[in-house]
Amino acid sequence: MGEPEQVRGASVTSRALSVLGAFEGSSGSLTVARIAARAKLPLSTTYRMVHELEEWGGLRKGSDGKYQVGFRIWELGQLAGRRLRDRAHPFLQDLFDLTHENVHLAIREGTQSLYVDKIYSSRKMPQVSRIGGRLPLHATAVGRVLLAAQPDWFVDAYLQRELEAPTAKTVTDPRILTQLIADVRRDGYSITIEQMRMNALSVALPVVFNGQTVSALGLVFEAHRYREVQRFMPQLRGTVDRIEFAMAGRPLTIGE
Amino acid sequence: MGEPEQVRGASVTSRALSVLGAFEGSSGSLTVARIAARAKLPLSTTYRMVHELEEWGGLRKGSDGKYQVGFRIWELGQLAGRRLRDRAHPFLQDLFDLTHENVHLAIREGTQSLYVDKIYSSRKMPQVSRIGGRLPLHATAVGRVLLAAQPDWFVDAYLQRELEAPTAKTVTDPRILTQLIADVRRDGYSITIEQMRMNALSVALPVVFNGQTVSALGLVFEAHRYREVQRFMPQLRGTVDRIEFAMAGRPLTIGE
DNA sequence: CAAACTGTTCTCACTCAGTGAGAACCGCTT
DNA sequence: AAGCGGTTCTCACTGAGTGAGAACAGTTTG
Repeated sequence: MGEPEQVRGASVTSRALSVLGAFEGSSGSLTVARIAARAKLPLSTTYRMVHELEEWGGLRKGSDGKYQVGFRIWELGQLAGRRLRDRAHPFLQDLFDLTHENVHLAIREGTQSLYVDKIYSSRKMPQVSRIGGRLPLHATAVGRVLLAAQPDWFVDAYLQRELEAPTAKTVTDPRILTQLIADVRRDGYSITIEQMRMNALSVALPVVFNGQTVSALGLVFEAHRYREVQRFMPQLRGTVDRIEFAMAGRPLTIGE
Repeated sequence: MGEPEQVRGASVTSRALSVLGAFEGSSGSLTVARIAARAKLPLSTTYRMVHELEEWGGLRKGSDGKYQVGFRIWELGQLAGRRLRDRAHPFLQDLFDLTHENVHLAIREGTQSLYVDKIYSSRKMPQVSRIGGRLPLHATAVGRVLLAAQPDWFVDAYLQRELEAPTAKTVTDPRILTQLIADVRRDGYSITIEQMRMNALSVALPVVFNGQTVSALGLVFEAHRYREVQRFMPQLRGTVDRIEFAMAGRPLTIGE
């Protein structure tokens, strides 16, 4: 009939999670009605859910009556992937001190790279990637490093799909990309020029732990400065070494 | 009988949230059995919940079979208080570049300060506060600034309780603290010495938006360098000004 | 200023999804 | 081979969740 949508088998928990999921994408604040629409739930159900989540601290009602994600979720989120983020962070900061270029650390989540940490100052605000943000795997240096770490069947399947082209220069031809991925595997690093944004260049290296590429460390700066890549490479290499060493060690910080 | 515990009126949603809440405090990974114990839920119920959360991406099963908070929660959390964190961050980094001392930004959550951002490198690892961590309001400079912004009834109620003393020097006498809070209100800043950790000094200023203290900006360094406070003060002041200005403006970054 | 919207809050009888005791199972240690 | 700590799954019972809809509130419109 065209309107069952949020069909059946929807467990209470999944409904509650749908409410939270409604905030993904369209950030900022939402009215109960809009949450209901995005979560594809009846208004009264949404209303109840929202209140329960609010009471718990998962949602927060703004002064305008709209709801936002609450700090309790944020706090909980800080526990995710803590080992990697905690161990890596100080060295990312060291690298920034050295280079004063945008530094980032990303992991793979499905078919995208997820930016888990990022260092930047007010001089060079990030343009496309943000902490907690996602970008496609084929159009950034960190993405290609993460893609290159996957088995062939994954890479092939990834490249088989319709690939987005954020700039006019973005490579989307599967055959060329296959070659580029092979290069990344051989060289142990990736350099992309104007693939995600014009006038931007990025370099990235894999961070390996227990024989697995767990994340990618990258640097982004203006494309015309491509000659400086060689200057940054040893610093990137050194940073990765330190992160990998720190990952292996026992905890140094307080609390677990 | 002595064993009702997780009595009644427990909604399904609240149970699911209890499962997530089980990860608060004892970070790292938990077995299903331990989650059940912490959440005070029957094992089979917990089992079901955990699976549903895992499927959604809220929990992640590690290679050791234990569960951890998943990145989906982390991503969601990035939406909480985004305005403040996004606008303030670049200026915190600028301040760090200038001073190379630990910089932090905290908000008040209940009777504690919650550290929402923090800049540090490998040279000076944070000792007590961590991003996503909480500390009492009376024992840090940021905490006192946040406390001073509250109405008298709140301050009085807060000071009436049993106050923890992390160091031998921590002031817990309500009368002295009342005076110190008055000083903070008069001066517009707070300086605490060895209140949270020996050999540590912290300075903090309030960040005001729409006439409300929304957070506190702080700097921490070694107690014996207390003379340098005056050197840092104008830099702190300038950073706060820039944050407040940025908070007022329209979004500069992508995606509202 | 009434009518038409858009959104919020709440009620209530029905019923289906959630429940949790318990059994089976799986690796370990001793 | 018995014990232990953990996981996974089943199933009959029932009360918690459901959602249509009514009442209400605020704001836009002709």
